[in-house]
Amino acid sequence: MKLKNSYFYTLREDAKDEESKSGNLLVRSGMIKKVGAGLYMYLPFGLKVLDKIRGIVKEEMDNAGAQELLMPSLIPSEYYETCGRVEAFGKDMFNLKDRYDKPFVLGPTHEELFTIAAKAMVKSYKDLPFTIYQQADKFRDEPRPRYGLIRVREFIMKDAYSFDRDENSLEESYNKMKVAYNKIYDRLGIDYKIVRSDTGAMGGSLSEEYQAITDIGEDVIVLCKDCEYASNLEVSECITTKDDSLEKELELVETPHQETIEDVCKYLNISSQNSVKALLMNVNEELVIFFVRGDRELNENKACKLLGCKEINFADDALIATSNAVPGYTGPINLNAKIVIDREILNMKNFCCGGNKEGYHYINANVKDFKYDVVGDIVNVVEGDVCPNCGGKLYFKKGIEIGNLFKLGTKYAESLGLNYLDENNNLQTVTMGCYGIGVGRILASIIEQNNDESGMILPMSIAPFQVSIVLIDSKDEKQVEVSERIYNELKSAGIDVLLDNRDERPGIKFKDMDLIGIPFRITIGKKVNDGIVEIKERSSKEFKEINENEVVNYTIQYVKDNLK
RNA sequence: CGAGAAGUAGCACAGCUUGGUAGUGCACUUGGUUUGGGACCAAGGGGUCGCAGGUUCGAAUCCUGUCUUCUCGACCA
Repeated sequence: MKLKNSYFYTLREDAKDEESKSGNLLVRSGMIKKVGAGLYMYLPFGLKVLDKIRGIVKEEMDNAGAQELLMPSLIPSEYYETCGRVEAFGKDMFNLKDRYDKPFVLGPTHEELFTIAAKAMVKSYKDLPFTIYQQADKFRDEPRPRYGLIRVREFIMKDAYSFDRDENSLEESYNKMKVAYNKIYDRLGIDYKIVRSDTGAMGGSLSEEYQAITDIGEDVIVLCKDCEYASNLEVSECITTKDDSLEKELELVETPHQETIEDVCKYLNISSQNSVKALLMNVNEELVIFFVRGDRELNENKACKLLGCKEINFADDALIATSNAVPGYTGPINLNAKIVIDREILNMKNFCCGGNKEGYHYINANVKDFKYDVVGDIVNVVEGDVCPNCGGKLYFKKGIEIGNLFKLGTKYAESLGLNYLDENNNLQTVTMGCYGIGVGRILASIIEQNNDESGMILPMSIAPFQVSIVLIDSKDEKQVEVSERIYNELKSAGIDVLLDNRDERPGIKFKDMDLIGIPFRITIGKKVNDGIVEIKERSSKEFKEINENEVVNYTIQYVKDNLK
């Protein structure tokens, strides 16, 4: 493509309404433009990059034997009612009505329609397994869109669904997808981790996430210094060691006006690791009091699973009044409410906890001193905790979820009646898996991971162009002639090349080519009269001079070497 | 949804406290000088000051309401 008379602009200054690096660079490079919170237009250069990402995804999905199809985004609500997902999604789903007042939604995900598509063709075990997918828009009414393309309300997602006769067969389909995913993310040049995660509103058993490691990530990834352990904080198991000290005598001590755990520990001169704090919560309108080690956080996700509830909120005063709990001084001893303790407490000795009496705490409390209703792993791990896999030390990184793999099981197939006849003429339920990739998030993540003060540094596989040619003086006949010739030769060799033939000063052209991240640049200037042109990699500061007769072959080889 | 900030030319901003002809830089147009990392000089074009009410002789400026965007939180496959 030639730049003169094409749709292309860049901005010199940061956009004031984009805080993230990637959002800013995407806007400044003229690749995207904001339409509203979490809504963007993809302009020609942005779409070109997006198409390259989609192309890689499609290639690897097809290679893995999946078949592409396309679902509508506008879907009658009834499809989502069948599996109870109107409730599961709640306000996250865009609802609208047609002229006859019939309710519709903009699809936030497509399990139901894919199941119905499968139902149309599956009759016998001979029809299984297979995997189908699409790359299409998803809509979610996010409470707070942010970080450019990372959390948006309309986004392109590749979603694939596998259909198998049983768990064993699903295992194979799942692994095939995992192999394809690894290839995709490797080709895209992303720094990522595969982590264990929660199955959340999707339902199902096993789930793994692909997390792009970046500082603006919204998920906390738990990693081990000594092994390959990787897990989302939401589900990361908390391992603790037993304290073998002798149990001391329980003692009630005065702690006037010490209502936070930090204050109490400071006042009594003990470590917060040797204290137990109470969280007074509302679970289905019942007061439930959770006890965790003083310096730990309750993991709501784990707690919900343990209790089999959907959400946990703080209890209000009326609910607290149904017990003898004294906020600020709540402890498990002689407490008349439902008590859930973190299993770590079983390993603790001689700890401090609330006295259930204004201004008093117990010290030297032990598990034998109180009763509890439920025990389980209900806290977040912290850095330095023990790795559940190898016993090493855990540390954290932040990540952006750019893909996931779910073993769905039979949840949707059962609700929607997706069955097949086995060899013995018995009706069986199909077992499903689902596999997502956030295409826009990939773009944002790559930019978050690859940028410098001049702009984005894109990998050959997705840069809007593989090579740029900067024509220094568009009025110099020799320079024009050589740059046109090199451009045409590269183009006919299948290189995606951009010729900057605008009537601009060289500095502007260099800045723009750097900003949009084109990995390789050829500069045609005065020295072309001596048969010399200049080449430069975006990722390096060095310039090289090369004979104009060699530059085409050199460039073709360079592109080949850098294209995964 | 709670807390905070912001909305003035295509972009980034000043002006508002103390009401009185709407400004600066970049971008754009024309002419000239330049020409290897966002040039310089000169002359121009471009605005319902987010929107709606109110106060006032007079509102970008003061008051009320409302919409939008961003940040932190809540929330989140």
